[in-house]
Amino acid sequence: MARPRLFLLDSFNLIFRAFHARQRMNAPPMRTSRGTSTEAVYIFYAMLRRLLKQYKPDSLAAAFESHGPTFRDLEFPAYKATRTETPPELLEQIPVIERLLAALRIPVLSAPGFEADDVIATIARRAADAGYDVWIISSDKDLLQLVGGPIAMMDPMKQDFLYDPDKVKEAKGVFPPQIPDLLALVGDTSDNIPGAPGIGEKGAAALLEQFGSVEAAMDRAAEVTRKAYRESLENNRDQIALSKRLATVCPTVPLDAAPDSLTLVTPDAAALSALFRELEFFSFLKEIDPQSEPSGQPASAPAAPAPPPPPTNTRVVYDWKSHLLQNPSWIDSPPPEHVEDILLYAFLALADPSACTLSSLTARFLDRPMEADQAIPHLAAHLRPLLDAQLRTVYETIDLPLSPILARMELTGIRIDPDRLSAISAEMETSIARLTAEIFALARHEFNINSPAQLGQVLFDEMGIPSQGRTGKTKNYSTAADVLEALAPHHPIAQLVLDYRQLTKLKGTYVDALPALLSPVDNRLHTTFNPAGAATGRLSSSNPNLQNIPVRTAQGRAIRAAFVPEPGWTLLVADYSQIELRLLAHFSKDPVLTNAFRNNEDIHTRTASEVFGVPPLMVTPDMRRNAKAVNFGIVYGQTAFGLASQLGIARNEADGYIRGYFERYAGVKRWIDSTIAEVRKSGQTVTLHGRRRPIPDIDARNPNARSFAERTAVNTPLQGAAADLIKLAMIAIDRDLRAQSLRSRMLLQVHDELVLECPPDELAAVTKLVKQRMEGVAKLNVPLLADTGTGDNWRDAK
DNA sequence: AGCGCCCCGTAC
DNA sequence: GACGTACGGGGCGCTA
Repeated sequence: MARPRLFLLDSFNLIFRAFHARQRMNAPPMRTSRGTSTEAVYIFYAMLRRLLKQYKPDSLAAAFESHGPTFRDLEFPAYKATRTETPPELLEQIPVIERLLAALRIPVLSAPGFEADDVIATIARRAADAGYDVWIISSDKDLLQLVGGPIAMMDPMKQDFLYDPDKVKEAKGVFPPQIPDLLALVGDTSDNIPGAPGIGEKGAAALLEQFGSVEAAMDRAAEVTRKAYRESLENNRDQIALSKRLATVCPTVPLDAAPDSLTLVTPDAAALSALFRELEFFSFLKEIDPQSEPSGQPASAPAAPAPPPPPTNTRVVYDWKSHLLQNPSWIDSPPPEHVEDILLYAFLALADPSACTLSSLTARFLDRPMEADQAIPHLAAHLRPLLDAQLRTVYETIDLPLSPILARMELTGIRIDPDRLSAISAEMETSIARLTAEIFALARHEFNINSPAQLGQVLFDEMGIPSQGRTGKTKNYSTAADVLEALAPHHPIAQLVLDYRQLTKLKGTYVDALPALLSPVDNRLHTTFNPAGAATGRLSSSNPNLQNIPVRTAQGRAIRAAFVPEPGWTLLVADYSQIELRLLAHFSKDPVLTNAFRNNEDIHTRTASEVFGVPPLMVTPDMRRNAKAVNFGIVYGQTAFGLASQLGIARNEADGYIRGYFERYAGVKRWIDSTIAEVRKSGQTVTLHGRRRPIPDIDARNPNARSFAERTAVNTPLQGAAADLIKLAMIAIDRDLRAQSLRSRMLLQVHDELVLECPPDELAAVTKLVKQRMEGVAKLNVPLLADTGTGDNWRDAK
């Protein structure tokens, strides 16, 4: 018969690590409606529950520190003196965790004067002798000294890494019995164990390899060739001996717990549901007691029928990426369950970011309001059938595998140079003050330049400048940039306002805003990528939005220059060249466009040559500029009116360009028409990878709404395919980086661009890898091209 | 004071 | 009304 298996939890260690992992993430505090902190209890139970389900131990006990001083404090008063105070909101949850364990009928072990480590050592030895396999559940390296024979240690903070003696040697450089010797030399800042100054992990492991123990190393210090080590060993004998005593666990704690008394038994169901109710853990409550109604629900409310259960071994969540961020130990290898992310389900099924919030989904699919924990499985049951095989494939191969990648990118963050930004801020401040004074002088009084209403009144009523009419619902004069640009040659105040606007925009949105968002933990900027943020399948970025960092003007680019790599590393930028126009060539099969890309021509020059009827070499910069606007306009479904106002030309001239374009690129015209016709038939677009977007207004009576729908119908397949291609490239790149254990890391995605930071020894290989993965992500009728650049900041890397 | 809409401007 | 997809800042009016 197999040996029974005993799990010993290093309870406070686990709670403390998980609690701080959440804090590092700036995860919002979990509280009940009455304001009691509950996250430590939640984290602890969630971990315990997972361990029980996943590993099904026969026995389990939770070890805790005792209150009051331990024998180590008596020997060394400074022991653990460097520990920061345990946060009170964590401390106050410990008694609740003890109540939880009582309700679970799990024995709690502790002994006055001893630490949890000693208790664990004692029980582990005793149980091993009694015929148990023992797994110590902890992330405290001290306990590795116990590993060997039937005793193993598993670290849930490191993806349930399981240590046997060989793994300990691999990880620490020594075998388990030498762990106290290792700590005696290296010291342990978290426990304030001094160790031997000047000797680090590598050195200590090498010394122990040579001498076997610290005692032997000290006695034979004369044989040590490295001077710093030799002197440290000779001069710190007492300190090293003390360190070893502190780091050695005591396996003989007086405890009357027999291993056979630790067998798992059924929980006290009544006590457990009462506790979950009190803590408002409704999903756990429902799990242990499916009949229960969350308190606070009116008793008369009809019980919602239980949703059909998802496939077994499935985790149902709203936003798997948050989940990963809240459990950083899962990011590299998440729990081996299938994940149903109803945010991604909803996004794939509905293709409407505003419809994908929990409250919107609840209102849409459920007949009454519910707590999130309760609503999620019901929503999964509604959304699951909305995914056909194609959408299911997008989910399995694109959106879900992207989640941990986005989580890692968010967690990593990007470094910025705050000094550079504050210098820019000061310069801008001066310029804004000067512009303000000049504007007030021309206006002959002060006013709020930021207010379009006040500005319009000054320019058009008081100064008598001819206006372009009023805009929108507020009936204000338009003071938009294009209006002011038209006025600027004749009215100096217009240019001043444009300059003022640019500077205040850059200063307010970026220069002053970004440093305020730096994480106090690592001094880096951590954005949030929303996988369901754009209807086409693009990502969006917020808090801060790092997808709209300026690039157009020199002053804007100065802001980009403040985005820098890890010191000594290099930023790598890779961006797809003309990906949407290449996709247009692919879809339309237009021969001119296709040939242009196959021959790697400059596409705007080629378009100018076609539209203006001159050889490419005769294309002037102005012609190219106009052709570029036409190319962009095609992707967006631009009208002659739009193109005219964009280029500041007459409408009929713009109309001529567009006609000319469609004459030369007749295949594009046919594709646009047939795409709109398809959408009119089916009411939706389907992108290259099977992502769908309903376009209900394609049949709208209102011509504006209908035209808008038609432009959306044309743009979505292009933008959507590009979005999926770069997501697939990210998945491939991430897989490579991890498979090759590279330290380079992806930091940002800006729709057709990836930003990575690379250590110098990896830069060349990673540049090549990224380019290959981006270009090779799909086989189209035209080649995909990714340009790469490197530099010491984001501006210079482009 | 907080919320939401509007205008405007930044990115791809 | 007029070019697709986003996010965000400031103004300003509404509600409290």
